Amino acid sequence: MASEPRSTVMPETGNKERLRLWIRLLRATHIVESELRDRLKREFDTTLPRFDVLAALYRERGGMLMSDLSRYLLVSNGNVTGIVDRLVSDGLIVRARREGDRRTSIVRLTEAGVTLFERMAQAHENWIAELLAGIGEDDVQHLSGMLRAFRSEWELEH
Amino acid sequence: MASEPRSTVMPETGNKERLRLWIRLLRATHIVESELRDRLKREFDTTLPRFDVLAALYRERGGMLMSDLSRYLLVSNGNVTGIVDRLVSDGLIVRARREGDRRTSIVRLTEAGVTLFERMAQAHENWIAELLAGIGEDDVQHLSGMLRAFRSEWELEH
DNA sequence: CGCTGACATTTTAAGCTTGAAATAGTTTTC
DNA sequence: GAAAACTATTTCAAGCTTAAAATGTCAGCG
Repeated sequence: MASEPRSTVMPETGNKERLRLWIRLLRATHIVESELRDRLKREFDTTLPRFDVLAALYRERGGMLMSDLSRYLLVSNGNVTGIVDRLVSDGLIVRARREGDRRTSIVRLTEAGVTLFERMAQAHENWIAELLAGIGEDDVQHLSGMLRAFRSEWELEH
Repeated sequence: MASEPRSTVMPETGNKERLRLWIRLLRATHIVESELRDRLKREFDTTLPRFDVLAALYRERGGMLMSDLSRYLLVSNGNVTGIVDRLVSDGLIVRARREGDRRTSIVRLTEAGVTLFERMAQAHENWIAELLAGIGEDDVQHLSGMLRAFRSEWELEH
């Protein structure tokens, strides 16, 4: 490991290193993501955004508001509308009107949705295990902890 | 740090941990990416894909083929066409016909493109430094090395 | 020369994504 | 209880993204 000399008067230490880290992080996730996209398409004829919505609804079996969904998935409101529309017309989820507040509608998996998602989730977990197999057990723990910290820090500030 | 008992007969060790790591990785990059998107929009009225294309062309000042560009950026061929079209009509890059092979065209930054990109790159570097400030110097090195390894492994296999 | 196959790029159709505007319903305030 | 403010969702326009088909070009071979 080559290491650069550490000047005690260097301002903005590690800017370049953080930039490089970011670029590598982006590339790695991009690689894995597009492999997942491929496999979801080939094996289940579906897409990553659809999978993400189903996964969120599987976690919250009682259903979610559209706004919960978009907040949880970190995507815009309008985005979710389209994906949900398509999943509804495929019979995987339903929109239920809600008593008391007619603005909101609760979105929930159907039986078919649950069944299909369970198959996909199992495959997905195996794919991830395979694709991330190169990362050692210790690194997995270390990294995972780091990223959890990163996220909670972010959420504190925002 | 709670650690789970390590059975010597447990198959597929760490599947769930790797899945969790993947989800956290995705969330972290998503958070940073959308912050970058926002700032690029606000400060430079541009988008991340445009920035990525400019960055690639800045690295390869002599210009790149469309296919080089899409391979380097890990996106489809047709995708690059659209982004390049728009950058050309904004005067930031040019398509130069090439002697000897009329199939290919070399894409290169214009003066205006270089100037603008240098401003954006400086801001971008600072944003990254700020957004990743929570990651300690040692972790940056460690992670960066891991990701480099991940990528070269991937490229060996593909 | 004229075919064939490979290559570089663009086009197309469908879906994803965003931010902003529009719609509709609810709550607050006076 | 009407007006104003707020909330949840959809619609819209523009751009991004992909995979697959179409176009145009080159290189080799008989």
